Amino acid sequence: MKKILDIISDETKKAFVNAGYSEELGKVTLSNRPDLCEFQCNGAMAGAKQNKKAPIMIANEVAEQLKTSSVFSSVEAIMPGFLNMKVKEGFVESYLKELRTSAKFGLEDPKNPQTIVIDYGGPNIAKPLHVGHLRSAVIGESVKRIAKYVGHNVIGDVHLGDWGLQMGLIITELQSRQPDLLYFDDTYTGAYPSEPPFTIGELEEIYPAASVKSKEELAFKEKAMEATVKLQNGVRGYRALWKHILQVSITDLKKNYANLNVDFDLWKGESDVHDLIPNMVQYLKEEGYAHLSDGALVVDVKEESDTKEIPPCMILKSDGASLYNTTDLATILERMNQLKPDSIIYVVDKRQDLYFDQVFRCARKTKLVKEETKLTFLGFGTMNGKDGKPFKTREGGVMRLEYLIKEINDEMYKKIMEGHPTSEEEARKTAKIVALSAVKYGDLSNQASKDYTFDIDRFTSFEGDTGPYILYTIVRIKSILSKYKDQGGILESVSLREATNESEKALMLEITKFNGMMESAFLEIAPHKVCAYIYDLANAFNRFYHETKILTEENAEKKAGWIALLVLTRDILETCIDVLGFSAPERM
RNA sequence: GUGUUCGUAGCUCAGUCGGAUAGAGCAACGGCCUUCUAAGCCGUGGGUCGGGGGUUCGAAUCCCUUCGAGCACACCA
Repeated sequence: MKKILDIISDETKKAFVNAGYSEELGKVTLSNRPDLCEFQCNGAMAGAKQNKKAPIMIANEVAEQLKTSSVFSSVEAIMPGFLNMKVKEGFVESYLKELRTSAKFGLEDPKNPQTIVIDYGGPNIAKPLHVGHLRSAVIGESVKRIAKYVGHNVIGDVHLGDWGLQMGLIITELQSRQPDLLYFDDTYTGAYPSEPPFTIGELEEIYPAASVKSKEELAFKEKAMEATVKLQNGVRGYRALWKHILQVSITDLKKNYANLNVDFDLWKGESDVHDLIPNMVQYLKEEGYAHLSDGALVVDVKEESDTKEIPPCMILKSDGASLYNTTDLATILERMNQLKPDSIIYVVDKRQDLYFDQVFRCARKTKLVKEETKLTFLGFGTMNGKDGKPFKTREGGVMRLEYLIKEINDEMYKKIMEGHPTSEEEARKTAKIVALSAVKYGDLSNQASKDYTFDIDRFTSFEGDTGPYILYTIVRIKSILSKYKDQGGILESVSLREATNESEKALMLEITKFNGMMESAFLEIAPHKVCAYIYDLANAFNRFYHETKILTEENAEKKAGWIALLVLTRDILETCIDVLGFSAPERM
C-alpha cells in the first residue's frame, strides 16, 4: 500500500495544481515542529520566486483548496509561508486498518526482487572470534535481514579466512609436536581417520604459539610457508589435516555465531576459489588487463577523475603467490557464475576502503562483473573502549567475543535477580536475550560507518535509548495482552478505532511510518534507522500507556480498540527487532 | 606529504539529501507507584552546531578557507 506521506503529498499536490501552481511544490514532510502540527509543506516558499508572489499568499490559497479535503482536519498557512497540517483521526484509522491486514504492515514487495550477496563475518579459522568480529556479524546480519524482509533474495556468506599462511603455521606446529601422525607420512596411501587429532581448545592454543614461533625462528617460518604451498598444491595429508582444522573450527564458529543469533546461508571461504585462480590469472593476462610491475602482476585501476593516486590492483606477488585481492576477485567471479547477483555488499572494517575500491575497479575494468551488478562497500568504524582507543581487555589484550558476551550476560543476570527475582533457569535465559539486545542495539543504533564507544557500563545499565528499553516496552504490551485474554478477551476479534486523545493518535501516526522507514533503511543500508524508529515508537507507546488505563476500561469496544492498537504495536516492534537480529522474552 | 572520514550539551549520539525555537539518552536537580511491569512517565537546568568567509528569502546541512582528530596510502589480511 501507499506510504502515508505519499497519500498526503498527492492530496497537497492536487491543491497546488488547482490553485495554479506546479505540482512538485506539494511535497509534504513530517513536521519538525510537533508542537504545531503533524505534517508540513514548504512548497509555498520554494514557489515564491517562480511565481513572483509572496509565499504566504500562495500558502493561503493552497490552504483554502485543502479545506474540503477528506484527509486533513486542519491546514494552516503560517508566516513566512509554511503549511502546517493535521490529519483526520478517521483517515489515520482507515489507513491503519488497511495496514493491519496487509502482509508487511503496509510495506510493498519490490517490483523487481534482486539477488543480493552479503559478505560479512569474515572470521579467520585459525583464531577464535574476538571483539573485532562483532560489528561485521551484527551489522551484516541486520543488513541481510532488512533486505530479506523487504522482499529480496538475499544470500549471506561468511567468507572464511581459511587459506593462507595461518594454515601452514598450524600444520607445521602440529608436525613438530606430533611428527608421527599419519598425515605427515608421504608414503601413506590409505584413508585418514575421520576424527581430528586435536580439539578446538588445542587448536586455539596451537595457532598463537606457532605465530610467535614464526617471528622468532626463521627456519620455522620458512617451513610454514613451505607447508602452505604444499597444502595449496594438494598434498593429501596436508589437505586432510586442513579439513580437520576447518571442521573443528567451523563447529565452534557456528556455536558462537548462533549465540549471537547470526546465521549464514553460505560457509564459503578463500579456499573455495583456489582452483579458479589460475584460469582467472590467465584470462587477465590474455585480455591484456594485467601487466608486470616490479615483478608483481598488477591491473591498473587509475581513472581520469581521481583526486589522488590509486595504486594498481595486485593480482600476484612477485614470487607468484596469490594474495587477498586475488581471492577476493576470484570470489566475485565465482559468485557471478553461481549466484548471478544483482548486488554484492561487503560489510568490512572501513580501513579497507581503498583495497575494496581497487578490487571493485579491477573487477569492473576486467569485466569479471556485469555492468549492472552493484558492488557496495559498507565500511564500519572501529569499536573503541571508554578511552576512545580501540577496545581492549583490562590487560591490554584482544578480548575474546565469548568472554565479552559472558560478562554482559552475567551482569544482566544480576540485574534481573535484583529487579524481578525468578528461577535461576528463567533468569539466565532472559539475561541472555536482554544482553544480546543491549549489545546489538548499542552497536546498530550508531551509524555503521562511524567509530563508536563500547561502554559495558552504559550498555548494561539499559536505561533510555537502549535495547532493553525496547524489550521492556514489548514485555509490557505482552503482559497486558495476556491479562486481556485472562479476562476472556479474544485478540483475533478486536478492531481498531479512531484515536480519542493526543497520545493515542501520536502512537497511531508513529505506526504509519513503518513502511517508509523500512524502505529507506534498505535503500540506504542503514539499520540505525530501524533503531531510531522503534525508539520513537516505544516512546509513543509508553506515553500512551501512562495516560490510558486499558484493562479497567468499561467500554468494551473502546478497550478492544486499544487492544488492537497494542497488538499492532507489538507486532511491529517485534518485526523490527527481528530485523535487527534480536528478540524479546515473555517477561523480564 | 597525498587522500579520506569526521568535529553538534559535561559524556554518548540523532538531526528525515536547505526550513520555524538544533533534538534524544546518560550524568545533575525536582515531581509521579493501594490501580495494566518505576528497566517507566512528567518537568528543570545545560549549545557562538570547531573558527572565519560565501551561496539565498532561510545553512548544523551546500561551496571556499582555516584549525583539530581518526584512518588509509602495491608484494599483510
